[in-house]
Amino acid sequence: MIRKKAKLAYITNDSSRKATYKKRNKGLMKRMSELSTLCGINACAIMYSPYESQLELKKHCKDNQEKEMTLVMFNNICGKWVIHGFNFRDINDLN
Amino acid sequence: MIRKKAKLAYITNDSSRKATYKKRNKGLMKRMSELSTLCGINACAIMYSPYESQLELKKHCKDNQEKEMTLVMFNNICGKWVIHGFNFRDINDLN
DNA sequence: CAACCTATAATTAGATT
DNA sequence: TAATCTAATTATAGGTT
Repeated sequence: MIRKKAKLAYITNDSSRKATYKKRNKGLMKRMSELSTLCGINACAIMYSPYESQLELKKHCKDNQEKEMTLVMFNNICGKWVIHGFNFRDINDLN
Repeated sequence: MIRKKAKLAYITNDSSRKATYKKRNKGLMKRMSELSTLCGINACAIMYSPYESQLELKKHCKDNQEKEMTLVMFNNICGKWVIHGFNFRDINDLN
Protein backbone atom coordinates (compact mmCIF):
# COMPACT_ATOMS: atom_id res chain seq x y z
CA MET A 1 0.00 0.00 0.00
CA ILE A 2 2.96 2.27 -0.36
CA ARG A 3 4.57 4.45 -3.01
CA LYS A 4 1.64 3.69 -5.11
CA LYS A 5 -1.24 2.22 -3.31
CA ALA A 6 -1.10 -1.41 -4.36
CA LYS A 7 -4.43 -2.83 -5.28
CA LEU A 8 -5.72 -5.74 -3.29
CA ALA A 9 -5.40 -8.55 -5.78
CA TYR A 10 -3.28 -11.61 -6.41
CA ILE A 11 0.28 -10.59 -7.19
CA THR A 12 1.15 -12.34 -10.42
CA ASN A 13 4.88 -11.67 -10.34
CA ASP A 14 6.48 -14.59 -8.53
CA SER A 15 9.27 -12.79 -6.77
CA SER A 16 7.12 -9.84 -5.77
CA ARG A 17 4.51 -12.19 -4.40
CA LYS A 18 7.04 -14.11 -2.36
CA ALA A 19 8.61 -10.91 -1.02
CA THR A 20 5.19 -9.62 -0.01
CA TYR A 21 4.38 -12.92 1.61
CA LYS A 22 7.48 -12.83 3.75
CA LYS A 23 6.96 -9.25 4.84
CA ARG A 24 3.29 -9.53 5.57
CA ASN A 25 3.48 -12.91 7.22
CA LYS A 26 6.07 -11.54 9.60
CA GLY A 27 3.86 -8.53 10.32
CA LEU A 28 0.83 -10.71 10.87
CA MET A 29 2.62 -12.95 13.34
CA LYS A 30 3.86 -9.93 15.25
CA ARG A 31 0.34 -8.57 15.48
CA MET A 32 -1.01 -11.85 16.69
CA SER A 33 1.67 -12.07 19.34
CA GLU A 34 0.91 -8.52 20.48
CA LEU A 35 -2.80 -9.18 20.68
CA SER A 36 -2.13 -12.26 22.76
CA THR A 37 0.08 -10.33 25.16
CA LEU A 38 -2.03 -7.18 25.42
CA CYS A 39 -5.34 -8.95 25.91
CA GLY A 40 -4.22 -12.18 27.56
CA ILE A 41 -5.78 -14.41 24.99
CA ASN A 42 -4.82 -17.52 23.12
CA ALA A 43 -4.40 -17.26 19.42
CA CYS A 44 -3.30 -19.55 16.67
CA ALA A 45 -2.65 -19.01 13.01
CA ILE A 46 -2.18 -21.63 10.37
CA MET A 47 -0.60 -20.68 7.10
CA TYR A 48 -0.81 -23.03 4.20
CA SER A 49 1.30 -21.75 1.39
CA PRO A 50 3.79 -22.73 -1.27
CA TYR A 51 6.37 -20.64 0.56
CA GLU A 52 6.90 -23.18 3.27
CA SER A 53 7.18 -26.92 2.85
CA GLN A 54 4.94 -27.57 5.82
CA LEU A 55 1.89 -25.93 7.21
CA GLU A 56 3.00 -23.23 9.56
CA LEU A 57 1.39 -23.22 12.93
CA LYS A 58 2.03 -20.22 15.09
CA LYS A 59 0.47 -20.00 18.47
CA HIS A 60 0.48 -17.62 21.37
CA CYS A 61 -1.06 -18.84 24.58
CA LYS A 62 -1.34 -17.14 27.89
CA ASP A 63 -0.08 -18.81 31.03
CA ASN A 64 -0.44 -22.54 30.72
CA GLN A 65 -3.60 -22.54 28.67
CA GLU A 66 -1.99 -24.55 25.93
CA LYS A 67 -3.17 -27.61 27.76
CA GLU A 68 -6.74 -26.50 27.30
CA MET A 69 -6.53 -26.70 23.59
CA THR A 70 -5.42 -29.52 21.45
CA LEU A 71 -5.36 -28.85 17.80
CA VAL A 72 -5.24 -31.76 15.51
CA MET A 73 -4.85 -31.23 11.84
CA PHE A 74 -5.74 -33.97 9.57
CA ASN A 75 -6.11 -34.00 5.91
CA ASN A 76 -9.07 -35.16 3.96
CA ILE A 77 -9.12 -34.36 0.34
CA CYS A 78 -12.90 -34.26 0.30
CA GLY A 79 -13.28 -32.54 3.59
CA LYS A 80 -14.22 -29.11 4.62
CA TRP A 81 -13.23 -26.92 7.45
CA VAL A 82 -14.97 -28.26 10.49
CA ILE A 83 -15.04 -26.78 13.89
CA HIS A 84 -16.78 -28.57 16.64
CA GLY A 85 -18.50 -26.56 19.31
CA PHE A 86 -15.95 -25.75 21.90
CA ASN A 87 -16.38 -23.21 24.61
CA PHE A 88 -15.31 -22.61 28.16
CA ARG A 89 -18.17 -24.58 29.59
CA ASP A 90 -17.24 -27.58 27.47
CA ILE A 91 -13.73 -27.52 28.83
CA ASN A 92 -14.96 -27.55 32.38
CA ASP A 93 -17.40 -30.34 31.66
CA LEU A 94 -14.57 -32.54 30.48
CA ASN A 95 -12.35 -31.84 33.43
CA MET B 1 1.18 2.47 20.23
CA ILE B 2 -0.31 5.85 19.67
CA ARG B 3 -0.41 9.26 21.37
CA LYS B 4 1.84 7.70 23.87
CA LYS B 5 3.45 4.55 22.78
CA ALA B 6 1.67 1.90 24.80
CA LYS B 7 3.92 -0.69 26.32
CA LEU B 8 3.48 -4.26 25.24
CA ALA B 9 1.99 -5.80 28.34
CA TYR B 10 -1.30 -7.16 29.57
CA ILE B 11 -3.86 -4.38 29.82
CA THR B 12 -5.25 -4.61 33.31
CA ASN B 13 -8.18 -2.27 32.81
CA ASP B 14 -11.12 -4.40 31.72
CA SER B 15 -12.80 -1.97 29.35
CA SER B 16 -9.55 -0.81 27.79
CA ARG B 17 -8.52 -4.38 27.24
CA LYS B 18 -11.79 -5.27 25.57
CA ALA B 19 -11.67 -2.17 23.36
CA THR B 20 -8.14 -3.01 22.32
CA TYR B 21 -9.15 -6.58 21.62
CA LYS B 22 -11.93 -5.52 19.33
CA LYS B 23 -9.81 -3.06 17.42
CA ARG B 24 -6.79 -5.26 17.02
CA ASN B 25 -8.72 -8.42 16.28
CA LYS B 26 -10.45 -6.61 13.46
CA GLY B 27 -7.12 -5.36 12.15
CA LEU B 28 -5.59 -8.81 12.37
CA MET B 29 -8.41 -10.41 10.42
CA LYS B 30 -8.13 -7.76 7.75
CA ARG B 31 -4.41 -8.41 7.46
CA MET B 32 -4.93 -12.11 7.17
CA SER B 33 -7.53 -11.66 4.50
CA GLU B 34 -5.23 -9.35 2.56
CA LEU B 35 -2.33 -11.76 2.77
CA SER B 36 -4.56 -14.53 1.51
CA THR B 37 -5.70 -12.45 -1.45
CA LEU B 38 -2.36 -10.91 -2.36
CA CYS B 39 -0.38 -14.13 -2.18
CA GLY B 40 -3.03 -16.69 -3.00
CA ILE B 41 -2.58 -18.68 0.15
CA ASN B 42 -4.80 -20.37 2.67
CA ALA B 43 -4.78 -19.00 6.14
CA CYS B 44 -6.68 -19.67 9.30
CA ALA B 45 -6.73 -17.97 12.64
CA ILE B 46 -8.22 -19.25 15.82
CA MET B 47 -8.91 -16.89 18.62
CA TYR B 48 -9.69 -18.23 22.03
CA SER B 49 -10.73 -15.42 24.30
CA PRO B 50 -13.19 -14.35 26.94
CA TYR B 51 -14.55 -11.80 24.47
CA GLU B 52 -16.44 -14.36 22.46
CA SER B 53 -18.45 -17.27 23.80
CA GLN B 54 -16.99 -19.64 21.25
CA LEU B 55 -13.64 -20.10 19.67
CA GLU B 56 -13.44 -17.87 16.67
CA LEU B 57 -12.26 -19.51 13.51
CA LYS B 58 -11.51 -17.23 10.63
CA LYS B 59 -10.27 -18.68 7.42
CA HIS B 60 -9.33 -17.43 4.03
CA CYS B 61 -8.80 -20.02 1.35
CA LYS B 62 -7.98 -19.58 -2.27
CA ASP B 63 -10.09 -21.20 -4.92
CA ASN B 64 -11.56 -24.42 -3.66
CA GLN B 65 -8.66 -25.43 -1.48
CA GLU B 66 -10.84 -25.57 1.56
CA LYS B 67 -11.47 -29.16 0.69
CA GLU B 68 -7.79 -29.89 1.03
CA MET B 69 -7.80 -28.98 4.64
CA THR B 70 -10.01 -30.23 7.34
CA LEU B 71 -9.50 -28.71 10.67
CA VAL B 72 -10.86 -30.50 13.63
CA MET B 73 -10.67 -28.95 17.01
CA PHE B 74 -11.06 -31.13 19.96
CA ASN B 75 -10.51 -30.45 23.53
CA ASN B 76 -8.35 -32.37 25.87
CA ILE B 77 -7.68 -30.77 29.16
CA CYS B 78 -4.34 -32.50 29.44
CA GLY B 79 -3.35 -32.10 25.85
CA LYS B 80 -0.94 -29.93 24.06
CA TRP B 81 -0.98 -28.30 20.71
CA VAL B 82 -0.30 -31.03 18.23
CA ILE B 83 0.22 -30.71 14.57
CA HIS B 84 0.70 -33.79 12.52
CA GLY B 85 3.02 -33.65 9.57
CA PHE B 86 1.03 -32.36 6.71
CA ASN B 87 2.43 -31.14 3.49
CA PHE B 88 1.58 -31.03 -0.17
CA ARG B 89 3.04 -34.44 -0.84
CA ASP B 90 0.88 -35.94 1.88
CA ILE B 91 -2.23 -34.56 0.30
CA ASN B 92 -1.42 -36.14 -3.02
CA ASP B 93 -0.60 -39.45 -1.39
CA LEU B 94 -4.03 -39.58 0.12
CA ASN B 95 -5.84 -38.71 -3.04
C1' DC C 1 -20.96 0.93 26.23
C1' DA C 2 -20.08 1.36 21.22
C1' DA C 3 -19.00 4.37 17.47
C1' DC C 4 -16.43 7.97 15.77
C1' DC C 5 -12.22 11.03 15.51
C1' DT C 6 -7.42 11.99 14.68
C1' DA C 7 -2.56 12.57 15.78
C1' DT C 8 0.97 9.56 15.91
C1' DA C 9 3.21 4.96 15.64
C1' DA C 10 3.85 1.04 12.84
C1' DT C 11 3.83 -1.36 8.55
C1' DT C 12 5.25 -1.99 4.07
C1' DA C 13 5.78 -1.26 -1.57
C1' DG C 14 8.99 -0.26 -4.38
C1' DA C 15 13.72 0.94 -4.98
C1' DT C 16 18.34 -0.02 -4.16
C1' DT C 17 22.30 -2.71 -2.88
C1' DT D 1 17.81 -13.82 -4.13
C1' DA D 2 17.73 -11.63 0.23
C1' DA D 3 18.67 -7.57 3.11
C1' DT D 4 18.25 -2.77 3.74
C1' DC D 5 16.13 1.78 3.12
C1' DT D 6 12.44 5.05 3.42
C1' DA D 7 8.37 7.56 1.71
C1' DA D 8 3.81 6.92 2.04
C1' DT D 9 -0.07 4.37 3.69
C1' DT D 10 -2.43 2.11 7.28
C1' DA D 11 -3.55 0.94 12.07
C1' DT D 12 -4.66 2.38 16.39
C1' DA D 13 -4.42 4.74 21.60
C1' DG D 14 -6.57 7.85 23.74
C1' DG D 15 -10.11 11.13 23.55
C1' DT D 16 -14.82 12.47 22.54
C1' DT D 17 -19.68 11.88 21.54
